[in-house]
Amino acid sequence: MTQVSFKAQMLRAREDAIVTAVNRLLAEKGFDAMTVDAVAAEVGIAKASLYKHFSSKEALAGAAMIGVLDRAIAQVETLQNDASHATELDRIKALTRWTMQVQLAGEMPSLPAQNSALRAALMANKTYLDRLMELSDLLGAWIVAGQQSGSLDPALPPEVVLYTLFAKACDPVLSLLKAGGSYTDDQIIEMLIVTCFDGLARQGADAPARPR
Amino acid sequence: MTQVSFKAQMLRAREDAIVTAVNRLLAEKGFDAMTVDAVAAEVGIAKASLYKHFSSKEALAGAAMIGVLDRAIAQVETLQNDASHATELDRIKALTRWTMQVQLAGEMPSLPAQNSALRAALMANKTYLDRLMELSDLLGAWIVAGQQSGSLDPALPPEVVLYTLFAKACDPVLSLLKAGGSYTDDQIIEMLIVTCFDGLARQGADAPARPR
DNA sequence: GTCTATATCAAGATAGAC
DNA sequence: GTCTATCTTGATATAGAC
Repeated sequence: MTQVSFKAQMLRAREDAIVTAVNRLLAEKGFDAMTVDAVAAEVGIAKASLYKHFSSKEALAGAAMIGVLDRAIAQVETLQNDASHATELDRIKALTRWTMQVQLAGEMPSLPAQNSALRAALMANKTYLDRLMELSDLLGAWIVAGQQSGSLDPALPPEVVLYTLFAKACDPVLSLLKAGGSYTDDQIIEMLIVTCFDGLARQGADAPARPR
Repeated sequence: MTQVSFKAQMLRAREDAIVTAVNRLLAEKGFDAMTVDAVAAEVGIAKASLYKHFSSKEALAGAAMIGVLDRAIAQVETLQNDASHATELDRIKALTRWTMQVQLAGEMPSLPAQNSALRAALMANKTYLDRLMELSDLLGAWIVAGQQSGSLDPALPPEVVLYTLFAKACDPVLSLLKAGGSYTDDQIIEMLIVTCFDGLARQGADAPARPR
């Protein structure tokens, strides 16, 4: 019994190591530029061994995406129980900060929006879809509550807010500013929080008739 | 003389046809998924003939990018002379709308942020860099003026505003909403204008101490 | 389940005739 | 400058021994 459990633990540890390597390489190079050879090299095993664990390159990417979705869901649940965030807007901002921190840490896998083989594989991955739905539901509830309590713009369809938040996870502005080197990570994050939630216009400069 | 001029015109027309095909394929599939074979097929010539006009796949992408930058610069100049836009914010919004219309029309080439071979080729392309700089300067002047006249948030570094506007040209939220099918193109554009310039938060919901 | 070695193939680029 | 045919390479995936 312990023997079986030990072997299962080893298997799990190995697959975790693979997913971690995939995650890092996806963040650094993106899906297309990531090669299975590089994954194998980083894990320190032969490429053929990789294919005993995951059936394709797309499956590797799917496992990495599930991992980051799990982390995000855990973060949502942590923030849910954190009394220091008074409004839904505070919680959503905190989650967005976390997302950008992950990105700056080089741990946010980036997938091309247009690769159809990858897209097809993800849409066939039940676990991935399940996690994506779970996170969307959690966030959707925050968004609706925030709109009702008046901290989020109620004129926007929740869908639009949700997509905008997801898009922040791969915002190219972040890496551009990081590459520029003029600002610290925290400064970059706070500026992008402002542009995301308050916009580029000066508050009050437009929509002057809007009720307060 | 006329014979030479005629041949030059033919050459120009052919290269325009190539760039148009490249632009469309880059918008539809992205750089990595676009094959040189597909470009040749769409233009209706042999692949080897393509290489008589452009030395590499990266050069093709560079030509397409120059084309879209030229269109953007022309649009800026049109808006510059348009009296119906009172403030810089109005002009910047109009340009952003135009950018999103190009995207929805399937004419915005999309390049991966992380392909290093492509990036190296673009950074070595003098014409591309020249146009990019020209557009950045034009927009930068609008941004600074907008901040001084109070229509744009003066607390943001102009660089951050500029990058944010460039990023709108490949905003994945646009294609997500388009794919959803629930909104017209105009509705999508107007919602994204709101999120970009006014943010997701309800106006006045945060930064309560901000002077008006 | 891990390895070495290899099959297979897609795609960028070129040779050489016209 | 256009074509057909071919070269070359890099990368996914697999065969088969241990």
